[in-house]
Amino acid sequence: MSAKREKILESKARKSQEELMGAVTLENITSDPRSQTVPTPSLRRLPLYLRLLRDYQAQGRTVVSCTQLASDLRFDPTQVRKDLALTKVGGRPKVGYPIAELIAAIEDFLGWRRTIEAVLVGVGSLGTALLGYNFSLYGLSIVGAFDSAPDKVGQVVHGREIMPIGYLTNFIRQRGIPMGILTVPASAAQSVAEMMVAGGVKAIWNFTSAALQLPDHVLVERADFSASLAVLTRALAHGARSLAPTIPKKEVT
Amino acid sequence: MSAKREKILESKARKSQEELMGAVTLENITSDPRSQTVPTPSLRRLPLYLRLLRDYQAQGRTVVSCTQLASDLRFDPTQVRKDLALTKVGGRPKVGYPIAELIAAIEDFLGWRRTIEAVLVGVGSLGTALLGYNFSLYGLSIVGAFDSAPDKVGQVVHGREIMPIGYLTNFIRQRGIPMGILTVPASAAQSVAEMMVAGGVKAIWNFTSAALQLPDHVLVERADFSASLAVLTRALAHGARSLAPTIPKKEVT
DNA sequence: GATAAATCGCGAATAATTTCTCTATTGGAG
DNA sequence: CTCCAATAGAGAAATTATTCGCGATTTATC
Repeated sequence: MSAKREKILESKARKSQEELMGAVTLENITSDPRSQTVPTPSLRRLPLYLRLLRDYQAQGRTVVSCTQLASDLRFDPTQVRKDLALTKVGGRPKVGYPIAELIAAIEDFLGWRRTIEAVLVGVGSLGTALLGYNFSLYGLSIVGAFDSAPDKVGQVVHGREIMPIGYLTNFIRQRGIPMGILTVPASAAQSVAEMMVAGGVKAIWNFTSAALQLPDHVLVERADFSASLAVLTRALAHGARSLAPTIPKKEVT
Repeated sequence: MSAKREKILESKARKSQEELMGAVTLENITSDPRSQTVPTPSLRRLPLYLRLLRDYQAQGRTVVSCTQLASDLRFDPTQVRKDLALTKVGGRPKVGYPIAELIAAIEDFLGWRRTIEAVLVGVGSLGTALLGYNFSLYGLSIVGAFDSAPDKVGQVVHGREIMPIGYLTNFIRQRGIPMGILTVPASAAQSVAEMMVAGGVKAIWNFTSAALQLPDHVLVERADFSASLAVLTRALAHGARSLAPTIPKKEVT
């Protein structure tokens, strides 16, 4: 009897998290209410295809089969077909997909053909590296760099003068910047993120290990290394033996 | 009639890819033949819990409920429970999980309590940033840095002298280094990766956008930004409107 | 032209992951 | 000491993602 209430309570808790305050991390969410729901795993694979297609194009090829793509990426050909179907570009049997069209369609699909402006906060080693990165192929342009350290402010890093963090919110607001890149120490992440949100960013690319608590309408994408590293170290530490070729699941004795 | 043969052919193609040459990217593979199969998504979430648990511990707390963790991370409480169950650390009803124990168990599970040695190749801006990063909490130690540019060789970056790339394979072999970190330009990625494999690395942490073609026993984990960025830019470019608050998945009537 | 080989595309089946439901503990309040 | 609220845990159900099976289409070859 009281049992029933319990579940309801926990269910409620879940619901309200989701609906009232949950920052949409998309790590978490796999379906989304966008025009057509795009499987997140597919979305994350698209840049791989794009990269490969550019290679093929550089080699002078004009068409490619999904079999070829799959073999180069070690994916299942069907999966490649499904992913590419998202772009609405059709392939021709016995020939494949038109490379130039596919490239354009994927870029379009990902929003990489129009430039999104972003600010970066935290010009440490990683922030510096990102400032040096050319994101133009990814439709991204870092138009402002900020740091809280007085001795960094005023320095020019990769062509951008570092501004004091006090200017951040106004800078974002005045220029309507939709995206913030967080490369500060984890301890500062939450407060800097809040400044970004106060300025009106719609999305935050979070390179810190901190879990941000932000309003629902702000999209947060985690990009810190730990998730990726976890997969590697777990395998090396516990599964090293099974990385050897073709050892069956259970060692039979 | 001939139809039947066709499918068989494509099936065969898939099979042989997988069995004969596929580098295990773990992006791709979701179940794996290790001792117990660990869901990759869970594995990737564990560092998040770990990070949060350390925060709680720093605040002097000794136990935490999965409800609390879930609320901080905007996850489903059940999911947190399932993930934590991987560690075999049990929680007490009405109390929660013992923080110190959980931290130790997760670190153990991820292999972060023993140090894995790695070499890094490509001391550009990203490579430099990684060299400056302290990975000791992640059970990783970068013990050698390499670059092909003669003017970089001999320089000391974050306490490590850059070695010429010609030394790479022997360095790895002599010291039994199990892991290579790839931060070279994409065009050099394949050949450097092959040198790493020749030296005997078991795993490669690939920060380039290149799709590596390596033997089956080498674990390759992609860490380039494009996947993460794709999720963000797609949402900003196409889904901005749906980032508006509180649109429930299904409206209940 | 007819035939064969390669490949796309769709719908179904399978597998993996997440979420839900229910039960059993536990600690605290009356 | 009994009841209540919070929570873990285990199994079922739902959802999501991947893989398979088949028919249709296209190009090249004979």
